Amino acid sequence: MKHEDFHQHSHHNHNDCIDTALETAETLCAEQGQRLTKVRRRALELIWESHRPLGAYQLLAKLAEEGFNSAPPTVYRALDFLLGAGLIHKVESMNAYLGCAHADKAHKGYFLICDECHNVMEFDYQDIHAALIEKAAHQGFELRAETIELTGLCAKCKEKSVGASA
Amino acid sequence: MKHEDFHQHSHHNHNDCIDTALETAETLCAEQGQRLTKVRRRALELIWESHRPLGAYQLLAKLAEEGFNSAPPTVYRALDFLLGAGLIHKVESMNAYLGCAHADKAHKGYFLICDECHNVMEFDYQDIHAALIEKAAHQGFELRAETIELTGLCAKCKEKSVGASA
DNA sequence: GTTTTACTTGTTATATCATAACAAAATTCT
DNA sequence: AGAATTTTGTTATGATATAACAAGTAAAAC
Ligand SMILES: [Zn+2]
Ligand SMILES: [Zn+2]
Ligand SMILES: [Zn+2]
Ligand SMILES: [Zn+2]
Repeated sequence: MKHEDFHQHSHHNHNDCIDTALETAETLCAEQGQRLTKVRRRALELIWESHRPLGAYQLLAKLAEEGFNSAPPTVYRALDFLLGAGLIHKVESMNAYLGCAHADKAHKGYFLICDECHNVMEFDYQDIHAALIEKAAHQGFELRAETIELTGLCAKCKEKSVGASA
Repeated sequence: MKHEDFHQHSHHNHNDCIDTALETAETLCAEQGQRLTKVRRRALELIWESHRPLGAYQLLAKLAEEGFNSAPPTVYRALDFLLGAGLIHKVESMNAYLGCAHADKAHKGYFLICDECHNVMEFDYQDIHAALIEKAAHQGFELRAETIELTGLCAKCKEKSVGASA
């Protein structure tokens, strides 16, 4: 079972996801001589707890509740750190941030975003990645980063809408 | 010569691009019983004149200079109309708007964005579109919209940087 | 183990992007 | 002309993000 399919399933113990993600984060930061400070660690945890993309100010509010400083730079600094370390992704079309379950492998974040329930699934697609690099190179363009965000209707919501109209 | 290659070439007469785009816009709106009013038309023209993605407030400033109302809703309404008619695209990762040279054909906007010069090239890639639809469908996901924004170094800027280091 | 250095956080202010709500005007339809 | 629809004007506010500089903290050098 792939992680994305796993996440689609509603009854998994999401705490395991969080624990794994945090452990990976600790390891990666240690390896790279980066400091996963309290606020950065807690920000990452909160992003994972939400289980769907979290806006910067939503995150800031949660941090503030816990006694962290409540000014915007606090949260944007934490987000910048986590983005830089590859521990989270930004979903550009939502201005929101999402934990990455494959932070240990450098990769681009490709997303399926449901218009209805706003769940986001990250997917990995090497074929498309290769095709994009080639396509860009063909125009003399050196690819550095990709924003691939697909919106539509997820399997669950599609079922529901069929049920409703029947 | 494809349009995107054409646009990469610095000596083309961009006025022709603008004229063509505006004619297409007139035709499309007429066909669909949509009204390309003064402010909408001028907004489209200004977006094309900039020749790279234009922010909403940059556009608003230009419109205001010409005597149009200078409050944000003016520009966002024009942008909404133009987006809805498929005459422009929004580049999500830049929060900026770009004229579409293929407004007559329904399509998704795929972009190559240069980190250095901030020029944006729209490209068309049916192979990728098909692969994405299939990939999404495979997970039970019904695809409605795509945000495909690739950043990196364009051919020109790559040349320059090679020249500088030599 | 104290000084130096680099990094991290606090704080205030401001920039940038976008929409809500309702009134007035213009256009189209009957 | 009168009614309905669409577009625009206007004021206010919400949402997202960064600049700039001071204060604190941890790591490195000595
Ligand atoms: Zn990821
Ligand atoms: Zn859904
Ligand atoms: Zn286009
Ligand atoms: Zn360039």
